[in-house]
Amino acid sequence: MAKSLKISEKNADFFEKVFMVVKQIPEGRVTSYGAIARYLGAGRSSRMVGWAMNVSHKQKAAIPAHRVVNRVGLLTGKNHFPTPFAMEEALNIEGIEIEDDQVVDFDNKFWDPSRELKID
DNA sequence: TGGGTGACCATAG
DNA sequence: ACTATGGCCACCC
Repeated sequence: MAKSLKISEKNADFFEKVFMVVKQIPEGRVTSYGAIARYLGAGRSSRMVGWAMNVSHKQKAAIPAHRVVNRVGLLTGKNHFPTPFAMEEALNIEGIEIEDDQVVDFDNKFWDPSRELKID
């Protein structure tokens, strides 16, 4: 279970970029940890993106972490939200249906930052 | 210092 | 199709 979750200065830069991308995710769309990692040039270190989400709750700016799922559209991070229902509900509000902890019509809702987001 | 863990992903058998 | 394994790299004990 997560406990202290402190951020080293070195990673702060990476986390910041992750948050930036996540904040750009349009409503009603979702993306995956790996997609973000690739977009940031982090290669296969998609776990770090997950870790970034883990610490995102302590950021001042609201991070729509509920729009980030794993590569098959599974809500793997739901257990890390305040309540296990928060993620699913937030997505539901945005018009994304969840069935058995999975995003319905994931392929259509998927938003690839490296393809649709241009670097500022 | 070193081993285990993790909101993951890709590849191999 | 499914399981196993390696890679990734920061964090914790």
